[in-house]
Formats: sequence, structure tokens, C-alpha cells
Amino acid sequence: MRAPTDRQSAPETRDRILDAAEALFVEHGFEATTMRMITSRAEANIAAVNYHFGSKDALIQEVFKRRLTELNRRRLAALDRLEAEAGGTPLKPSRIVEAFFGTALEMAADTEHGGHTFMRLLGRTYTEPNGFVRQFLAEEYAGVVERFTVALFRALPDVPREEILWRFHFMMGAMSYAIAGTDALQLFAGTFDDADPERLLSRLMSFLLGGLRAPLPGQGVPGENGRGASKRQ
Amino acid sequence: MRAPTDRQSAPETRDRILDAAEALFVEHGFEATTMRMITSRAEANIAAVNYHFGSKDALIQEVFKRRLTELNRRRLAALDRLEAEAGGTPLKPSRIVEAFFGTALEMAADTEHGGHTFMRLLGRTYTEPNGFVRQFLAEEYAGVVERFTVALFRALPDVPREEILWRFHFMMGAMSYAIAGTDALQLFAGTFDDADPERLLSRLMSFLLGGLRAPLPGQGVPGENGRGASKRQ
DNA sequence: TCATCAATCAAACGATTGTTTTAATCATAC
DNA sequence: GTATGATTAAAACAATCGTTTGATTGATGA
Repeated sequence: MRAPTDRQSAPETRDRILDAAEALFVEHGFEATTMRMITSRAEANIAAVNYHFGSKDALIQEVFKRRLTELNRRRLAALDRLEAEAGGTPLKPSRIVEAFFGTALEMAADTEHGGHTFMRLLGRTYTEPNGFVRQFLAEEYAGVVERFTVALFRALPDVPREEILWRFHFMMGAMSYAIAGTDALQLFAGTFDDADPERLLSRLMSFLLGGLRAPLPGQGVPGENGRGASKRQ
Repeated sequence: MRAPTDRQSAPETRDRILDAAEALFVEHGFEATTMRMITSRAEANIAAVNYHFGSKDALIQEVFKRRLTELNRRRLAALDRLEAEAGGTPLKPSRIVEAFFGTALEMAADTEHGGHTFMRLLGRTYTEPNGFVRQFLAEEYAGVVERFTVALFRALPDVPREEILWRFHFMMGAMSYAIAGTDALQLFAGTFDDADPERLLSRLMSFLLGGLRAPLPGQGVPGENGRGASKRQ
């Protein structure tokens, strides 16, 4: 009777369901994706989801865990490598940013094994209203974000920590939209050639680093004064 | 029998429904928000939504139209003002960015009349999977984005247009997360004090302008090279 | 006073949701 | 061959979804 969730037996159906669910979640969102859509696409029986995962919510969690654990492992590995190379000296902010966001875009560039699909999903889910999804994601992210923000604090000792946190937050937004790419409203006439992930990486990285290293607000830099009263120009 | 949608009669119930729907959409998303939740919160009868709006989809559209039309009107007005002041000379990129994103944050700062609630909703909806919502938003945005990108093309004649479009896209992502603020996963230890919209504006503006003016990719600038092969340090 | 019509109400509609049940199937080990 | 246990299958479950119906209210103008 108990669900043999952790068994390695019959990976066929289980994985087909995960793949189908992942793709459908991107297309329609969590709520709008029904069990029947999933099992139909996976060529499985309706009951298969509850048999293998227990519930729809548990399936959602498993879709994320499968990829996110691996992504964050790579991120931490990249940061470990940087710190090992530096040997105690402070890291360059650009390398830290690259370790975090570059790794993500690397996974997003993998269109063959579903990495691209998943990253599109992940970017959107960051602001997902669904309560339990948020909590799960937050837990999964906590350790990684902690380590990277600490690394940035060390790399940028003169920048207020609060400012760094905000800019990290902004960077996640930019990355999210970068991966969403053509998925997002096709507001821009020529649309995007997000077919080239290599150029996307360098594009995004320039933008992120420009933002991260921008002059701090409230220091009389042109262009960042309030709307109404322009004290200069 | 016909729904008197455009009538000004009895604004009471109609507006209560719009307000309730707006708040609930932010909290739970479109699909997870039921008609009964909306009418219950608005203290109206179930049938009221279909009577006043025709359908749930039409209600969603009306929730957006009510605010988005005004927001984009203000954006265009701000751009008009800039161009009038400049009198033919090219605009400063910072002012253009300010006219677009500053206006949005201005609306997001208005917590009393629901502007804040709506902007949280809007930021998330930009990557909304729901088909008809996306099409509606795209139509509503088309003209505004067109004018602002053209203005940026003029202001930055040396930057490839494709690059400008991408950076505009990135900027929208950063703004979206900026407004989402504490709503987003509370990944960051100290959490945010997004209670102060004035500081948020200057924070975001510094970041956006830093990103917009960043050196173009592929020009040997440190930190934007590929992961594996670092041709310079 | 009565007719009119927008607005509200309780109640029900058929369709679809996630989940469960019960039986059939399959491979493997004895 | 037969028992075992995991997997699949068809069918049904109660609950909830968006929507509609038909009656009732209440204000307005003739």
C-alpha cells in the first residue's frame, strides 16, 4: 500500500511523468496543469502519479528537487573552486557572479536533457504565489544564497551589505527574464534569438556586472536622482 | 440579459469585485483564485461577477485594464515631457529609463489606492503562462515599449539595437523582482525593508543604469568572458 | 399606482478536479 | 507451476469549479 517512492524500480514511468509534468508546468503553470494532462502526455494511467509520488503537490516538489539539487551542487562546486584558487585572497565579484548565474545559464543552455525547460520554470517560480512551493524553494536555496552573499560581502567590503542583497535580488530578476527570453511577452519587435545561449551568457553577464558595480545611490551620480527635483542639470 | 459592462451605474459592487480580485490574484494567482473567494471577499453574490463582467477571464482583463492604461499613459506623458524639454537634442538614457521604470515604481509606491498590489501582480504576469492574459498584456504594452525603445535607440546610437532590446528586457526583470520585493522567496537573511519606496527607487535606478551603460560583451572587459577559457586573468 | 429595468439573491447546472478503489497484469524467485 | 510483490488498468469517488437560471428586490419616471 505504501508508495515505494525511493525505489529504483521501474524508472520508466516515473521519469516519463516527471518530464511531462515539467514541460506542462512551464506551458500552463501548476494549477492549470491537470493530472490527466500529465499522465496523458507521459502515456501513463491516471493513477500512476498518486502511486509513484503520492499527490500532485509531491510531484511538483519532485520536479524541482530533481534538477535544483544538481544546479545548486554545481554552483557550490564552482564557488569552492574559485576560493581554492584564490587561496585566501578576496575573490573578484565578477567571478562570484559568474559562478552563480553562469552555472544557471549553463543549465538553461542544455536543451537536450530538459535543463532549458526547467530553468524557464524555475525563473517563474521564484515569485510563485503557491505557498508550499515557495517554502520548498526557499529551503532548497537557503544554503547556496548564504554562501554566495557572504562571498560578495568579502569581495565588496566597501559596499553596504543591504545594498549587495538588493543587487543580488535584482540580478536574479534579470536572469529570470533572460531565461524566460522569448517566453515572456514578445514585446520587442524583432523578437530575440535566444537560440544562441553563448551570446546570451555574455550579454547577461555584462549587464549584471554593470549593475553590481554601479555607483551607489545617493551620491550625486547623474541619472539616479528623484523624478521631480533634479538637483543637477 | 446583456451585460451592462460599460455602464457607469452601481459602481459600488463592480469596484469591490475588482479590488477583491486584484488582491486575491496577487495572493494566489489567477487559477487558484475562485469566483467564490472573490465574491466572498467583495461581499457580493456569486452571480455578480458574471453579471458585471461576463466571465472570469473578462474580469481578469478588466483588473489589468483599469490600472495598466493609466500607468502607460503616465509613462508616455513623462516621455513626451522629456522630448519637449530636449527640443530635438538626443535624450539622456538615464532620463528615459527613469520615465519608464520610475513611473512604475511610483505607482508601486502607492499603497493606499491599490497601486502597490497591482504592480506586484503585473510584475509576475509578465511571464504568465496563461495564453489570453499574455496576448492582452502584449497588446496593451506594444505602443509604449515601441516608443521607449526608439527613444533609447536615438539616445545610444553606438549600441547595437539588439543589445538595447535585451538590456531593456533585463531591466524589466530587475524591476519586476524589485517590486516583488519581500514577496519573492525570502532568500536573504535580513529580509528587505521595501517599506521605503523612495530608497528602492534610487537603488533600482542605480542598478538599471549601471547595467544599461555596461561595456558591451565581447570586448575583452574583465569578468564577462566564458566560464572555461579565460583569455585575460 | 403601476410599469420598467438594473441589480441582487439562492439554488442549481454540467463539467472537471485530485484522489481512491479494486482488479488485472507482469516479472521474478522458489 | 506457483506464490510474491511491484506496477498498471478501468472505473468511480466526493468535492469544487465557472456559469446559468429564475425569482425577487428596490429605485425611478410616467
